[in-house]
Amino acid sequence: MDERQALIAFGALSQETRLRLLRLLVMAGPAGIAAGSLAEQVAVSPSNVSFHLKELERAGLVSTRRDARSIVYSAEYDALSGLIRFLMEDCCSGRPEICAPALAAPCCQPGEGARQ
Amino acid sequence: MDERQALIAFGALSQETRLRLLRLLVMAGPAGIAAGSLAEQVAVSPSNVSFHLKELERAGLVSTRRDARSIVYSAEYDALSGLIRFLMEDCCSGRPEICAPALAAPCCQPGEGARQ
DNA sequence: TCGATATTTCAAGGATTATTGAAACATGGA
DNA sequence: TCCATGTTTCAATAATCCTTGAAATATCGA
Repeated sequence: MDERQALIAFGALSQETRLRLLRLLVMAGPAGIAAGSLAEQVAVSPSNVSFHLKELERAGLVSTRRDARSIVYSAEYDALSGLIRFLMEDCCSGRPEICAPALAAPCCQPGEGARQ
Repeated sequence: MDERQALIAFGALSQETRLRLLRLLVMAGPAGIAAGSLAEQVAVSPSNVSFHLKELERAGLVSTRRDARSIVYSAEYDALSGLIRFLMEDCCSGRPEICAPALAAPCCQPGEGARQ
């Protein structure tokens, strides 16, 4: 994840509808979710969801595939981890002792469940 | 870090000048850097730097103190770690096996140095 | 108090981003 | 082929964000 891509990704995450879309896709896993279903779940018009999904795609955070009439979106886990690493490097750069403790909190444990 | 604050923080990080400012402040540590010095280092006008610093402050990512005529900014490490955790929870929610490996890469090691 | 320094605030303008609804495109089934 | 379905694209408007320079505020030293 280079800086240019990180800037775009941060912008993508700074909008409520997009954050909700990404959460749904992360939880859905590789199976993904069709655009129409996403529009229903976030209660936003199809064209507006399409706009936001394109922004997430530009940020590299989601990818698409066609399945019959539907277009199925799925989260790009590598991009998300890349973004986390980008943030960690900025946070820890030169001062690992300060942010490391906060990261020691339990995370990435199976069964932890999602934030609502 | 709640969702509302995370949205603001992502927005704050999605702008190049602000990301540069934050990096400088992270590297500077608790000593912080005065506004004027920051303006010089990022080569932006004082009033523009002030605008961006206020945005970082609104996001909770920096704090200020007055030192004589200067106003000294410093990074809020807790907010930064909180944002990282927010992202990790979204990323790993329900699917820890997917993003955990990426986070196992070496980070937070003393002497790792900053990204340029 | 006065002037110099350090920074912020404000208003105006330009640039980008978000929302909306209509139209276009692609797919699959009758 | 024709129609229904699922999705995107487009144009227009609204909203938000960024930049700029001038004016205001606060501090310090003479």
